[in-house]
Amino acid sequence: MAVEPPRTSVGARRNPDTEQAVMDAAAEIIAEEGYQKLTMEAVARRARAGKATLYRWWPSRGHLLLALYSRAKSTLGDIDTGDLTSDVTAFIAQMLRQMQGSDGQEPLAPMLRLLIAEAQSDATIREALHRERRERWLLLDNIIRRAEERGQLNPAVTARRAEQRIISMIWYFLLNDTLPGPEAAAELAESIMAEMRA
Amino acid sequence: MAVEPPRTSVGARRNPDTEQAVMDAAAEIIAEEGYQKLTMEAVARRARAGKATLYRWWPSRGHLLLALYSRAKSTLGDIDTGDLTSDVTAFIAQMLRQMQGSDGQEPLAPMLRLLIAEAQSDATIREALHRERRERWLLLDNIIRRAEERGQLNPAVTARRAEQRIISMIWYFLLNDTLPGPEAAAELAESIMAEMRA
DNA sequence: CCTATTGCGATACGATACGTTCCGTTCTAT
DNA sequence: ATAGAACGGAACGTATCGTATCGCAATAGG
Repeated sequence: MAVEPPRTSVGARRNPDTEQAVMDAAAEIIAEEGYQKLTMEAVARRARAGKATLYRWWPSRGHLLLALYSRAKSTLGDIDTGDLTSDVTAFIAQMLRQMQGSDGQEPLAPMLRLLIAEAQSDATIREALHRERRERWLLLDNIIRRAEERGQLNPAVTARRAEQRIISMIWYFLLNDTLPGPEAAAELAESIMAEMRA
Repeated sequence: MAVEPPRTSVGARRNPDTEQAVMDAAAEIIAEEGYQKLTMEAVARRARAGKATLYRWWPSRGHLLLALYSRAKSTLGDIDTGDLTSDVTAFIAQMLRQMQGSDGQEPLAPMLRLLIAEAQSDATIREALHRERRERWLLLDNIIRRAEERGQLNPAVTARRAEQRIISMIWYFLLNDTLPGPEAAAELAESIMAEMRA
């Protein structure tokens, strides 16, 4: 096996090849050896990156995880069936599929679990994760906003609280390792909607 | 400060003094230096315990945390006002007080947050924490069971799901560092009860 | 009363990861 | 042409991990 020449600097700016190599190395370590083995040392070795470079762009293991999570964006489009409960059912089903990888992508559940864990002892990660989540929930925001406009939402329930209800339920399943399959989405949506309907 | 003589064995059985010293040391480290500094090394040093002894009884940092959490049992009694919403309000308020230490005890929130985090990469902790929680929620079980007997609970809502709804909401606040004060309990209970009432 | 067994504090150990620092090189920006 | 940033690579000191070993103390079982 030929020894490949190391990447070198591309000058006074970030080398995109290095970034790619680090992300790939991290993903491979997770896939092949599990999350426990995802250390800065191991990633640097596998990516043939200097540790200084690694620390410059990803200050901690948590930031690496976050970057990986960030990379796995949903490619799915909007949900708009015209009915609140149907929309929420579709949203929950999609989220459950993403978590468990039954959408053909890498399962997000283990990654998100570790990320939530990491956030408990690192405020930086907590805030970054918070921003990341808001972005991912635009879909849900839109669903709720449209239901509000149609008058399908109980005025006593704020959009913020409705969102919280849905997400907290999924987090609870996630953190207790009891995520149901996507076929449970309708039942879950129905039971949550009881309090939200106009 | 006098140099105390080291504890020695009390024979072929566990030394309760050592157990106490370890628990105290762990609690002190957390209080004085934060959770980051809670390492097996540091606890052994501070408790003047051999590391072998430490590892024999608490195989990991997670088990230490769990033992600490276990030690902080609620001393509060039963809740039974005769009304489901009132009971749930009281339960939530009590839980929020425990979490934030406004009951005069050590705040449980930081400990539980780290414990949940630890459980995400250690199945042993996850199961032990699960048992521990079931014990703590007997209060809530009783509240819901009595409401069922009085016919105050929507028959379409299982007791299990009702419990989940309440706990998942609190966990969500806990993990996002947005725990409300106990005065918010009534509003939270009211909004959750909407779907549970008969 | 004797002995095997167990718990204990203490210490040393190798392994691993952390985070920093330095080097020589490459290329950009001015 | 020069200053400066990014790069791979290596070395460094520090810290923690988890295990092993020692000698002592005290119980449990015969």
